[in-house]
Amino acid sequence: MTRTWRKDTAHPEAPPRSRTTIADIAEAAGVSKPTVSRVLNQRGDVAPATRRKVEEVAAELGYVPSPGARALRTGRHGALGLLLPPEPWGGLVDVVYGVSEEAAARQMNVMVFPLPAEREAQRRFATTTLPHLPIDGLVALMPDGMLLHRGAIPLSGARIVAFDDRGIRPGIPYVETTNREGVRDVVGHLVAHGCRRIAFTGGTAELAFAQARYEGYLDGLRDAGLPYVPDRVLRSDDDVPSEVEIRRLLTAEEPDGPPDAVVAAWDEIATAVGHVAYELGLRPGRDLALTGFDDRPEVELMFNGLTTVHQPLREMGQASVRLLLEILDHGPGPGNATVPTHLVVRESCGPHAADGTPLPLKSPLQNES
Amino acid sequence: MTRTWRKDTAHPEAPPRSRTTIADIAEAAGVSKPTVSRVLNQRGDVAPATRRKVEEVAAELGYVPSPGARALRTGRHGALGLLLPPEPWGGLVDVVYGVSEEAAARQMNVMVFPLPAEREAQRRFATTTLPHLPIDGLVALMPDGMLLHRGAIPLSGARIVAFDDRGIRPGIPYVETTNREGVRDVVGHLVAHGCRRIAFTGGTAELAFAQARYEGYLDGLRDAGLPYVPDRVLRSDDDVPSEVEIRRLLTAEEPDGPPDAVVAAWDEIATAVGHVAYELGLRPGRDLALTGFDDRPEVELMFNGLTTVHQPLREMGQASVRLLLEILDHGPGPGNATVPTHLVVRESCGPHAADGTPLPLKSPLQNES
DNA sequence: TTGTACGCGTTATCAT
DNA sequence: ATGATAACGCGTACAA
Repeated sequence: MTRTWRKDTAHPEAPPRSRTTIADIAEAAGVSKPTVSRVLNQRGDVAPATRRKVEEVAAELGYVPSPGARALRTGRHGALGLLLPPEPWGGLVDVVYGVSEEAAARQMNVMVFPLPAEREAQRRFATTTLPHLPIDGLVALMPDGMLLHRGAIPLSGARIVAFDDRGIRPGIPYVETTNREGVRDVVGHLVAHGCRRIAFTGGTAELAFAQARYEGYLDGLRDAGLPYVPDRVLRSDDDVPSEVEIRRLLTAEEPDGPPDAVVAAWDEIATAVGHVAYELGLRPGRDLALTGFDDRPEVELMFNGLTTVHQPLREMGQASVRLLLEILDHGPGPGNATVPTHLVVRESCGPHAADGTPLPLKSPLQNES
Repeated sequence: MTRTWRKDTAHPEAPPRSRTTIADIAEAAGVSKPTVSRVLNQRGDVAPATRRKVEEVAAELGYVPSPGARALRTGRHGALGLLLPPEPWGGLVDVVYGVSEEAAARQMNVMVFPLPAEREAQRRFATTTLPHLPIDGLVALMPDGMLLHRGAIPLSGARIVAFDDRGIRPGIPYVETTNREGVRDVVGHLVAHGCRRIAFTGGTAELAFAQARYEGYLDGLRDAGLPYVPDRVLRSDDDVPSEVEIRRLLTAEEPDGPPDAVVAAWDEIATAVGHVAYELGLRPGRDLALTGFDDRPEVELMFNGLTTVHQPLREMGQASVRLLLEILDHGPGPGNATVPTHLVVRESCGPHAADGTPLPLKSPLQNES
């Protein structure tokens, strides 16, 4: 009877129940604290009978371990951080779910941190807040402009993995996807549909992923031996090009007629293009092939389905956690992980035969040359 | 020199840097540990000179507090949990950001937990996982079917706030929005546009929020003295009604012609309706008024802008945190919070005069009776 | 296989 | 205003 009666620190009206500790279990089971600890941590060197007895008593007393005490003792918090970009975006949910699920499967919790929008606040977060966080590692979705090196988390010992980064930040392991190859594939599919005047729109070289997708477009043209036509490329600083710009792209006659296909760098842009196409009397999938990138569920409803490239955000989230834990457990290695995109063929790229073979579109505006 | 040299528990190649503690600071500053603690915790009863000295030394030594030790001692983790529904949904990002921001402003961290899809796993989560979590409270977005009472988190002492719940779970404080009033308002706006044959679609009575929106539709009809016409209501079990169902709704002639407006219970449904409308040659905002609910940014691009009801998910997230902390600090009160929706007028409900006055649509299919 | 003894870093209590 | 001391709950040497 070494334990004194502790008063409840919660609100007065709450019953004065004090926490069950391993000491309580030890006393009730007639063993010592370390033995209880060994049982609870699934360690082998315990007699089966003792084990059963302890587990029984623990369940009976409703024992709940104290995360704080464990963290203090072990130095690990059993938690990961997830750094989110300042601007919310629907796809982030998938990242959050992927990271959380993989973490949960490995008995880890996930803390989320939306980054402030202002640069100074970002710096403060990285230098002041980050090191104090009760996390063992960090999965970071950073704006391309933000630099963060390992040393930025000096004393917490936290390790870091960058999400969707292509080696922009030297020394930081990252998880990426096949932005470039994904667009290359989609161009190939359009070519199989008989498209020859394939346009591209979206993003600028500032955005690393947009640049990669643009290069995939160039790859695709090259694969098919198609010429590069500047008027068929619309790259804009805005998230989504203006209606006027899109209209100009869709009606650019040089050199051999208007585009018979438009590859958008992400689904929202494809949505906008589809809208303008409707205005022009062009129905995506019938008169014009149209593709997106990301495979956002929100746009699935349009055009009887938008053909797009699935970006595996959820799987990338999972991969980030695996990579991070690998680093935490075995130290930093050559690291990095690539999760492949895949083509999702729906209706907006044109008709298909019963066996899935792409068929040509029947564009009323098409000038066969 | 009471401190012994502690070896680094990290990887061998890491430099053997040991953590700076308040004991180190105390020694270097020539004061005692409690004094350092007082300074670091901004408590008043410290001499200015001492304070400056301690702060100086702490900065110099790069002191970082140990969250585990603090949690052990205080019994508070400085973290909140955010329970997410099994199915990801774009709007959840706003909730996550709202909760995180408000929490960060109050020096709290946020842990996210997507709920498993299977009922048994949900039960296990509530009974087994939840009590062990290093959190002080929980904001819960639960499927309507899931029950969770205060006692479900017995030993962690965590308190709980339900998100977007309308008192379904007795005893649990909640944050809600004005689903019903929001739709009532939008119907009123359509009436101002001259619409008289207003249809409604989306959801069933199973979904509490969908039911509330349906009732708002009925309120709106009643306000305007318009009759309830069963053929103008399409409520479906699916997330989004089928194209066939929507087509039937849009072409229902009884008793006085097809609908001149469609109120969708959420934006995705409005998107689908808009798509079918286009197929029928009806352009939203010109030939047919169309409204949504939620104000998802993804659909903003369509129809030159979808008139909709903004659901303040971010603000609701913030309110949840405020309510939860209120409960943590001062005990449970009469609680609950309501964050109002507001109407977002764009183009899909019809034209407006320069001063914003709603103008009537010119529907070619309209039979004035 | 099990028990003894101690320390992790912090804050609360009390005394000065 | 400050210091000595103890305690939070757990894990881990080391001894038995």
